[in-house]
Amino acid sequence: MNPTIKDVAKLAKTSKSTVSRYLNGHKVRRETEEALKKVIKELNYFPNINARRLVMNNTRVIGIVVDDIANNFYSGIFKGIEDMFNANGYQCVYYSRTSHYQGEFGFVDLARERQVDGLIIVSFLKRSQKFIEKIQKLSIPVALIGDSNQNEQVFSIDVNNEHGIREIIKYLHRIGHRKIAYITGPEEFSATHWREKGYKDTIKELGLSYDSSWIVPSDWTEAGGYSAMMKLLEFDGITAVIGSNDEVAIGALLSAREMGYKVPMDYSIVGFDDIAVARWVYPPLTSVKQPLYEIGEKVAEELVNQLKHGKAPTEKRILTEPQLVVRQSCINL
Amino acid sequence: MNPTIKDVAKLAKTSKSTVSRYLNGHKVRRETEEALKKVIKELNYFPNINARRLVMNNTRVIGIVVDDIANNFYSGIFKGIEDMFNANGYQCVYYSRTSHYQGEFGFVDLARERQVDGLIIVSFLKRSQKFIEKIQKLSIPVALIGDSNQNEQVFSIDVNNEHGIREIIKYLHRIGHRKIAYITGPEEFSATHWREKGYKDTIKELGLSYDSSWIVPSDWTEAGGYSAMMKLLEFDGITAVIGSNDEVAIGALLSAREMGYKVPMDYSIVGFDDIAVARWVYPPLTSVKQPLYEIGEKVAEELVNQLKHGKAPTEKRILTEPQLVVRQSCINL
DNA sequence: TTGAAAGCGCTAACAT
DNA sequence: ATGTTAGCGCTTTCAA
Repeated sequence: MNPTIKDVAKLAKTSKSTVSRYLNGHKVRRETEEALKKVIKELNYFPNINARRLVMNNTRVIGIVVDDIANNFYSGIFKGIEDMFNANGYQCVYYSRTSHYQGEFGFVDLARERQVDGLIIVSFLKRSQKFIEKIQKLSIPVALIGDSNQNEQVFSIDVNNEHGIREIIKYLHRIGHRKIAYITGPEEFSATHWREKGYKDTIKELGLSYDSSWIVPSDWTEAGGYSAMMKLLEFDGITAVIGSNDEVAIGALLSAREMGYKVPMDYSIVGFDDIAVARWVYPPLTSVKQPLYEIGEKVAEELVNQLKHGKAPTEKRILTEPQLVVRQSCINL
Repeated sequence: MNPTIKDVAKLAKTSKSTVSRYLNGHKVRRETEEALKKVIKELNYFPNINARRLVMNNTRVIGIVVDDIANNFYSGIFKGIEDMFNANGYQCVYYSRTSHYQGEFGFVDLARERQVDGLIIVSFLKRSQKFIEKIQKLSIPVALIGDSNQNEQVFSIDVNNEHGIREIIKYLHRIGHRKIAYITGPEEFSATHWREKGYKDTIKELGLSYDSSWIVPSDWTEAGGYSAMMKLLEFDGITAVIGSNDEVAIGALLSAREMGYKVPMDYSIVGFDDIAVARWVYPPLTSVKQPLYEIGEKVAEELVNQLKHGKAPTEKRILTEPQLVVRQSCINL
């Protein structure tokens, strides 16, 4: 059996309370402090965190629930979150939703079982009304990264997808493109909707036009981009293609090349997200970068405010601005 | 305040013990069961997991400590781990070592504070003797993925890096290559040592030779591969280059192309790890695939055996066999 | 099958 | 500054 606070007290000839106070940084007499230090070392004592959590009724843990724990894309977000929470005395632990135990609404258990003091749920999937309702019923602070189901009751943050596409189109327009096709993504991702909206709206705003057959679906994989581009290759006059994510744009790049076209001479191609690979393909892909660190930081700051100061969020929905990264996959017409 | 087991007992006109038993799947009288069910629903009762953990002196949680939570490479490993643990009633939580709180030896706290029942520590860095000693002192089962510091006291699993490179060289040799250069990796990764050993040994075994200037260092980034290849381009006669990881091989690809060489016509290039991008570059990169799911599954199985049956591991060090994936980046001479 | 009671290891109010 | 005491919410003997 592990040594307890009682053992420490006895050996140091003092009481449990004093030990507890010492452990929590309160002042104790010089001599007791030294005795305590010695005994703790000897015994190799460590506080039982479960007992502490029971009494304190909190955990100092923030749960971060992710669709797939190893989705590289989240990396920057996590960094922002951790920096902020660690600076405020919280530990971050990650839960993967791919996990059987967690299930779709596993976060409910995490909250109700008091495994965590706060929750960040990150997903790029569309969220259902039922999901939002479950969130609202929880008694701990929760923040969403991604879709909010247009709901202003729950705190959420996302990148301004519409704006990202707008920047791309304005850029393409500026360098002379007039016939711009679009490879869209899967229905189940909320970004698909907003990015496509950005495409349609901006095309209109600039007085350009598109044929509905120029919007080709894809599954956001490289293979999907490949076959989408195959379809676009059949149409006349298109000079630029926007992939609604980088993988799809890379797939488009690959199929254009395979069919004997040159990028960017025959087709200008742009991606979205600016994943690392965007720089490695040939030609290096122009894309749009999300402020990931900032997203993580903001979401964490918000939660810290709620946790520490009971402060309600000033805004319920935050959209961050992505940034165009110009490389060599587009040509000046 | 949240409802407790006592509240449930009172409302259901029974005792705490009975509620507890019911909650843990024991038999109770038909009528009490129904009353309990009803009250629990009404009260929206949920057990306090911290109280339970205090009493039971366990958590049913496995901690997975990762250098960087968002390193895409781990993905397959995690899947294997989670499948196995969930099937055995354990929850997996992930801790990122990038985190300030965790620090280099943060896992020690996780174990001693009883935050977890078992620990999997995954890292591709070389591990120090001190690290291994700390592990051995822990009172919970621990498994390592990656380096074991040649230690047979702690359970560990890794890919057979030496064998992976051997497969590559045998393949290159088979298709006619005789002068094979090697871009090595950073000192701090244990795989660097084994992969380089695989290179040197196999070259010798096949009766080939290499000039020591054909082993060029890199930092395992695409940029590092780029400049390493620049150096190799200066030597005569080299027909094939092995990158000790895929990023470096891709960088080599890029600089060869930029300098006007054709891959694979002028240079055959091979990578290691078979990351997703390997398929996307041009030409698609021949590489070596690690059995990630299998690694995760094995490590989890091992821990489950220890946790549930107190069974000690039969082997202390397991090496899994990677597999050559031939694409189009090498030419038959 | 059930209930009473003890106890897990800790914190905190209170009195000293 | 320190010790006494009473819980936190649960599980688990033990006796009925």
